[in-house]
Amino acid sequence: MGKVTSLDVARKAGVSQSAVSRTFTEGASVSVGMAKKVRKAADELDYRPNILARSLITGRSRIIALVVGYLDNQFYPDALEKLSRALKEKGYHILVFLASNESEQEAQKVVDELIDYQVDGIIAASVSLSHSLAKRCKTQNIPIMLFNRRQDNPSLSSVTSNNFLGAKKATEYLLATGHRKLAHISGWSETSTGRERAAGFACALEKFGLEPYDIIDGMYNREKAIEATRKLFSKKNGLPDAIFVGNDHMCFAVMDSIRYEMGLRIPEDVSIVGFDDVPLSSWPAYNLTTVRQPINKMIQSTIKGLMNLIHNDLTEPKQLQLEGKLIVRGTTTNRLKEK
Amino acid sequence: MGKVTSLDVARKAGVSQSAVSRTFTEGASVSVGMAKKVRKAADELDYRPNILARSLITGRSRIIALVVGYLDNQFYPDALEKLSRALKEKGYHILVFLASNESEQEAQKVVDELIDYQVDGIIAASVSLSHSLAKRCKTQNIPIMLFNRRQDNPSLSSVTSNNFLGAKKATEYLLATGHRKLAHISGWSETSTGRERAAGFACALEKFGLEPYDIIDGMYNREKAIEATRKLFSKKNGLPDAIFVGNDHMCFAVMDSIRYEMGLRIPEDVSIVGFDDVPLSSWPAYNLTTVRQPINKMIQSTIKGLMNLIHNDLTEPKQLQLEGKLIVRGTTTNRLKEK
DNA sequence: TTGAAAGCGCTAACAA
DNA sequence: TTGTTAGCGCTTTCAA
Repeated sequence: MGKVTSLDVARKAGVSQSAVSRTFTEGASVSVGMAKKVRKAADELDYRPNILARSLITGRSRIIALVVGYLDNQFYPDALEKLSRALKEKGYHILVFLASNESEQEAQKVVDELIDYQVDGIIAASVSLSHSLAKRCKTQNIPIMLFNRRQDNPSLSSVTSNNFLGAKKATEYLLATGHRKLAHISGWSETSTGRERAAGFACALEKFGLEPYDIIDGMYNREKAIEATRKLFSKKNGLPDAIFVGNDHMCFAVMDSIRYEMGLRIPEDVSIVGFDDVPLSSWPAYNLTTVRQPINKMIQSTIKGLMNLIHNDLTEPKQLQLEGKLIVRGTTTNRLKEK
Repeated sequence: MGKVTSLDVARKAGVSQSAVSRTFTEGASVSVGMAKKVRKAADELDYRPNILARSLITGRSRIIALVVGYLDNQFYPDALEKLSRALKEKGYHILVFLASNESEQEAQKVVDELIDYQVDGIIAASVSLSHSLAKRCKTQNIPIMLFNRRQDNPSLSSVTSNNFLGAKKATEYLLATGHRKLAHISGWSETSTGRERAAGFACALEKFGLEPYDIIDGMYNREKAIEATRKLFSKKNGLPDAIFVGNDHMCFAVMDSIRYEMGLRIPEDVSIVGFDDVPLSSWPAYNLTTVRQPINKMIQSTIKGLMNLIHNDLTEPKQLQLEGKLIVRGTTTNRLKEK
């Protein structure tokens, strides 16, 4: 059978091809009778307008590129699902671009592909965009929203939570509950989130007049986080009484290592605080105290921002930072009460 | 600046527009000199061929639709990531369609959208396709591969693991290690996987001459699985000594409930076996004995099958079933040795 | 409100 | 090998 075109419908309905087009075009002028006739014929042929052909004229593909580094951290599939639902409401769909590889050359290829597909916009989650890449997208007139990452480039819009403040809050909580030997297994130092959370940790400690017990880069990676934990606990001069970890995904690894390799108890021997509050964090097996990223608001703002960029290019870039909230669960304890 | 077209490049290079087209078309005949000239001009303008315009002629969009119900079960983001990488190799990208809603009407809408985007093929993961929907896709000439689901419809190709055999193996293992009161929290009975795994469980038990302790539908849902667990352990006449659970995702819920609500130990009080072997299952916190789905082979076969369907429509449908393997970890024990 | 006609950016005959 | 030309299926002027 193959494709049914508007011309087929037109012939069947005995009207012009443009009449068919109009009935399927939002806000075009067609009489009720015409619309009825056309829709009837269209239904009988199971006709649907070809978005690709439409895109050629309108210049809009109704495709949004989601560039994402990895999906093993539950935060991202969760975001993907929510973004997809929200975009669907607006008549857009997500084309997935995996960009785990960190070489500039690989990144260039991803941008090539983005341009090829004539995407209407880009949501870059958990990936850094070099200046040159950002400029290419600008030249091609493809708006970009950074999701859960910020960039020095002031022309890039982004939505994040306030990572500095969130980390500071978490650290202050640990201090207020009597922890004094605080270690930080940080997010990847090449990312804004990694750096900002580390800075928040350092700031809280400094204000308190305390030195960090240790800071190790866990690179947002499970294996690296386990290595970091081992390193932390191999020190001879006592153990940390609390670890602030750069995200929940690493936290699970750290907790597994502490419990099943070190044989220590959480929070009795060491308290743990994470960042993100992914669904898994609330499961009893981990029951993690963590800084909740306001993911729904982040999604909402990302989409609102992107739609603005798509529909009126005049919008000036904004770096939105939403407030996160500390969710206290079972991996922390009040050491002041202990004795 | 906006879009750069092949005509712009042609003018800049002082050649015809078709010459530009040819240099960017696989297997077209262009001289080395021409190609060089064109590429130079193209690079200077940062030109990329418009896939959408190309699609209009070739009839191929290089877009594959992934229809997926949910992403909270780690099996699916994992599959999505792997599918995306494998398809990228072949020059395809994944457009995401979320189809959690189970009403026929919603499903029709999803198919509408699929057709709109002129996708070259569909991978339906974790979703059922009614006959009428499958027929619509057939009419539109869009090939479908079912991933991790089978359907009665013999015209639909699918790739699954052998769920019946996998479940049977798991159950036989429990029997061989001295368990006698076996319960099953099953996958959703409206799905092929749910039914086949339940059948494998029942078959092994019957061959052994044993009645199931209980069978409850957990619907592949965390909350439902927890409810099922509560129900199971509220019975007055003793407790099960083993539970075979329809997938790992539910397993985590069941284990959480057993440990933190019932206060029982795994495997000392009750053994647990899951299905899938998602990454999380090997983490020490769960360390789950489970039937591993050969996901890499499943991905490979799915893509191979889909490419076949796309490139030669003559391919007859195949229901591929790959062998799964029981991975014994820490949630099972040998009760024969216990005393 | 409707139809005729032009053209979106590209590929693929067809000639040269 | 190259250029010319005719569409792919649609939207959007422009007249009627």
